Amino acid sequence: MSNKKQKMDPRVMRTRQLLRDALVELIEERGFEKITVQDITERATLNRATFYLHYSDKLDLLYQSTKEILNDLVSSLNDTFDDKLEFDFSKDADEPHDTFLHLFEQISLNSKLYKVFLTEKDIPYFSSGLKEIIIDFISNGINFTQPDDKRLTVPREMAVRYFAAAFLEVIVWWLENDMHYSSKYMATQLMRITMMGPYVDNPFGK
Amino acid sequence: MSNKKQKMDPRVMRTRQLLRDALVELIEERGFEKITVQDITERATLNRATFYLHYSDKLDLLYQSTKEILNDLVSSLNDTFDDKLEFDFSKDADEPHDTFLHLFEQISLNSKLYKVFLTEKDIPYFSSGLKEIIIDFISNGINFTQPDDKRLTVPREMAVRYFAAAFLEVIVWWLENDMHYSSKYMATQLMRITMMGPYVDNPFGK
DNA sequence: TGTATTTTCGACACAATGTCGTTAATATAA
DNA sequence: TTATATTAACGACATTGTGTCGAAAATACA
Repeated sequence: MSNKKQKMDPRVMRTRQLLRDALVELIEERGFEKITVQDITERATLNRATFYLHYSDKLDLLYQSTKEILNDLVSSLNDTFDDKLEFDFSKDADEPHDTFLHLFEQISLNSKLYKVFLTEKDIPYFSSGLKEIIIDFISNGINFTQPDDKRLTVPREMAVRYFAAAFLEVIVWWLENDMHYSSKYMATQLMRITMMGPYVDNPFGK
Repeated sequence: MSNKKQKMDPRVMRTRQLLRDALVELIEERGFEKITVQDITERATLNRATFYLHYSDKLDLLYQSTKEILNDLVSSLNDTFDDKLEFDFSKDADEPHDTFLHLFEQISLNSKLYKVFLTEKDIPYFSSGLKEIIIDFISNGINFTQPDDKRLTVPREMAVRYFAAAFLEVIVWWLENDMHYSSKYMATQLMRITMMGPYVDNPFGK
């Protein structure tokens, strides 16, 4: 979590947490478009004027919450990258890389918020923000594994976007299924399909 | 296009077209959240009351427009599928399948609307609707190529979602780059990365 | 306990919504 | 072309939500 919160007035922490929780609840119930600031403060059992002491409008609340959650994810991923700088993809495809595993595990720590923000249709910022993070993630991997553009099958940027979106979608699918599968299982499957493609008998002998 | 429009009062067609064009313009300029019904009718040079004769609110306008555009895409894709029922993926990876090609060509016919609706951060319905279409597209391909679950590297539904999101992202990337590449080039690259993976020298011998 | 900060409360002007009834413009069929 | 039906324009209205105030109450913290 963000360590800035420790020097904060507990009333402020409580208020912001109540507002964020109310936002997530209401989005789940009605969708972001159909929520008013009045609804949010009512659900949070706070006065409407209090809302404006912290956020300028409901988009701002969504945006600030998004930023905090995603910053936490990035710090956590960076820690893992530092530990595991060797990107050894030449091992067994059935043993997930630690960074893959870590990604799923971090998300499961905040699964309620991730699920609502990623699966509701009209949530700005969050999906795109998470996609940016995954784009960096993929870039690191591809740049390390193959720095030579000529040995890529398609333009580098296209490959990065392709896999980033695919990864994000697998995460969304996992959340929609209420994380029926373990993080390790998901990370393994993601490795498999990325490295081996969809078919056990690859029609292309390559 | 939707053939229903032919029996329509031309005033109604004109009004709805003006409203849709104004919506697309304003989303491009300010984003969907920051637009009011007043803004839309003003840009469309229509009275605000006229808006409510056709749509209940701006979300409804967006939703109806989305439905019409995507229905056109689906009909057009279905025609192509009927022509090319054989899904022969065992040919050369550098010759794009006609269905791939057709997908890009159809989108380029409405590229302005597709670009705005797909790349602006806060447009509900459209991306998810197009993704559903591509999910069907991918499902057909994978089901035909490999009906046996045991010969897939990962669960079928996961594979479908994985590739659908990847395809959609490549389309978005193409539009963001103002279609600098041809439809045929894009279809070819998409075939290549999907069938061969990112690396010319695949680290996994399969 | 005393002081600072935060929250509450009631009130306000303002903007946008959704709905009227009436009038004007346009489409379509006889 | 003319008659009739449909649609759009216009002005007005009550309603809802917004964003901001100052003063008072509640809470934090030193």
